[in-house]
Amino acid sequence: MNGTDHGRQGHAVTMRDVAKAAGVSVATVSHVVNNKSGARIGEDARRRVQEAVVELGYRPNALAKTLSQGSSRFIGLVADAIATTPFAGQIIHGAQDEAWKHGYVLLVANTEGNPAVENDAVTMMLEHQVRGILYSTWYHREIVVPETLHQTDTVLVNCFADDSGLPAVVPDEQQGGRTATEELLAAGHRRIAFLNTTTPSPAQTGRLAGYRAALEAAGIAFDEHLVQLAEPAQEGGYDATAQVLACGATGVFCHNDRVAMGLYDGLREHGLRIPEDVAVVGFDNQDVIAAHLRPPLSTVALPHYELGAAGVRVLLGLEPPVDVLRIACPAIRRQSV
Amino acid sequence: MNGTDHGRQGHAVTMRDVAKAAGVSVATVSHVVNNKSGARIGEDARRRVQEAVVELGYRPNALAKTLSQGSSRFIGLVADAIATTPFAGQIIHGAQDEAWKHGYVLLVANTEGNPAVENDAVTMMLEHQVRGILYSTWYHREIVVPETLHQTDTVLVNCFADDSGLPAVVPDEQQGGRTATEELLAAGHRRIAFLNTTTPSPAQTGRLAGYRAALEAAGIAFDEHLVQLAEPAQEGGYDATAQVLACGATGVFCHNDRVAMGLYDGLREHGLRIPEDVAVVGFDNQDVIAAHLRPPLSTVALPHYELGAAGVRVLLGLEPPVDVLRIACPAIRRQSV
DNA sequence: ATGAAAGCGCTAACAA
DNA sequence: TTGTTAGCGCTTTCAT
Repeated sequence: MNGTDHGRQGHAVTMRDVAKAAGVSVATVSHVVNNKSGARIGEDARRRVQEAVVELGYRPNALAKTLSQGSSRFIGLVADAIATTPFAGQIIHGAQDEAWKHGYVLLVANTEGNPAVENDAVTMMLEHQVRGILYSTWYHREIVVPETLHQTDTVLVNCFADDSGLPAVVPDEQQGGRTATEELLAAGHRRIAFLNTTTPSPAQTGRLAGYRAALEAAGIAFDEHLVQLAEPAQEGGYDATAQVLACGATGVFCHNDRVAMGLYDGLREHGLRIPEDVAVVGFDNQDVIAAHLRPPLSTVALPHYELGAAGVRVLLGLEPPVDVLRIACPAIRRQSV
Repeated sequence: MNGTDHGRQGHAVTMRDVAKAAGVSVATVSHVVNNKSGARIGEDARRRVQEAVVELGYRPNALAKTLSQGSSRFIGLVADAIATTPFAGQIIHGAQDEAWKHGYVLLVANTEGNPAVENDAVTMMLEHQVRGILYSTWYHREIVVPETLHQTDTVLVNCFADDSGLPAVVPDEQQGGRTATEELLAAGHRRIAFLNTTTPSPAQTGRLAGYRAALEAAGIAFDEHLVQLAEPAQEGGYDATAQVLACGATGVFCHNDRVAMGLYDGLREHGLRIPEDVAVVGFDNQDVIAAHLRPPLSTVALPHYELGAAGVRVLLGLEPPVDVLRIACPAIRRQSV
């Protein structure tokens, strides 16, 4: 209804209105509103403007501003799976915090991996004059870059495309694998199994390399019988229980938390206790699981938040330029080791 | 560089460029680009324009367009927890699909529940002239509406504020509770426990009401010993195992999937099989858990996607106006019943 | 059927 | 210190 129509639909208050009310020109209003340094404004003109601003409930029109400035304050973020895991959400969160910090706002589009939607999303962003685009995936992988992405500055987040010439920000899988293994090593384990994923991926090779590196650094010979493969979900971990046990490991590094969850079930069926009989470490730090298993799972976190934040930093040129920026995966200690 | 500087940084192609190239006026270009009905354009002028468009790689400037039209094509979505659960992601997904369908794009802001951030987010959206705002929470609850939200059209998604006058779209908890119970009833169970949450909430009361309604409809007397309380997480379900067993139930409806997961553990420790000895149904349909427990969990889904979609529909006035729109929670059958 | 021109709300020289 | 003015890219009457 009516009354204080604070800016609502009914014709917005513009700078002109403020100028009129304050008895100054729009240029003056612009200057005080934006706190332009190098603009000498009389104390009292400034005051009058400020008063008029609150009085009228003036709110700058960001669109008009970017139009006249030429450069926009948008950063586009296209994600392939906002809806299915919390991972993309963390990337968004990190990207947004960092973007805001620099006066940018995020335009996000969820494509669920559909190339047509992806194209629409990029087009939409381009039409909105985004400063650049963050193209992200929910799990670390190599991608082929959609052609349209080359029409603006883009940085790949949690994915990469080797000779695309596009900068990428990804988790440091190798360091992560090494960290996970070291958790077990530190607890005194010498015979450590690695339940790796069956899926070829940077995670598969990187974590394995990290596992080997940790072993080597600890002076333990690599034993190929200790690395086994499992589908990267609960079922995989559960099904692998017998083999894991068969190789005589006292600690097992699981490719991810879900596999660890499955393994928990398997171990329990064998009457084994965690960590007394077998120590387990996961990967991902997927909260719903890791923090609430019995016992709570020690794991290594995927730095999604940081990935998003670093992504905008490289987009904005705030990060020393490199082809691929690797972000560390920190250990999260709970009670399974 | 051969002429294909497709848009990139270097001065974007504008309508003027297209007009010049096609030998027509910008007005004409505008008309053909927007396919304006009621604009008589000569067959061949139209063709020349279209050619020039692709030739130059013209891309409309959405910001300039909204500025001149007055109305923007943005819908703001503020969420309190994109980063922690996949729930918010599904709301975003639904909202975005529906928004796009109507030519709108989503401006999303993640506040992680921080009121200051929330305020900034709304301000930012207002400055971007959003058509309206969807204010969403990751779990269904009553909220107090941030003052700023009244400055534009807003609809509450997955939350409500009784006398705020704002329309709300929420899951139909009661129907959901009834559905869950009916799954057990249909499998022949007569003595059904309800492991409700300890947290006062629409879910707590709504699902309980649904449980009672289902029982009543089946001609089964309500027995208060059958409803027990548990913290809404794995630990809660696990800890409640003994009491649940003590009341002689053959089927149990858990307040959510996480509780069900904990109960699985407890039941297993008692040497009980699911569903042979005890049938279990959850709520939420949280994929990481429900689909991968052993046996996979039958549950009731929270309609997050639909919540988001319906939210934009009511915002756009495409839905018959009601104070609160309740969205159904469908049963998801797996193997725990 | 097509074009000229006046805005949309704001910024940025440049004057005054 | 402050005001004038010319755009930014596009839409939209209103002429022609």
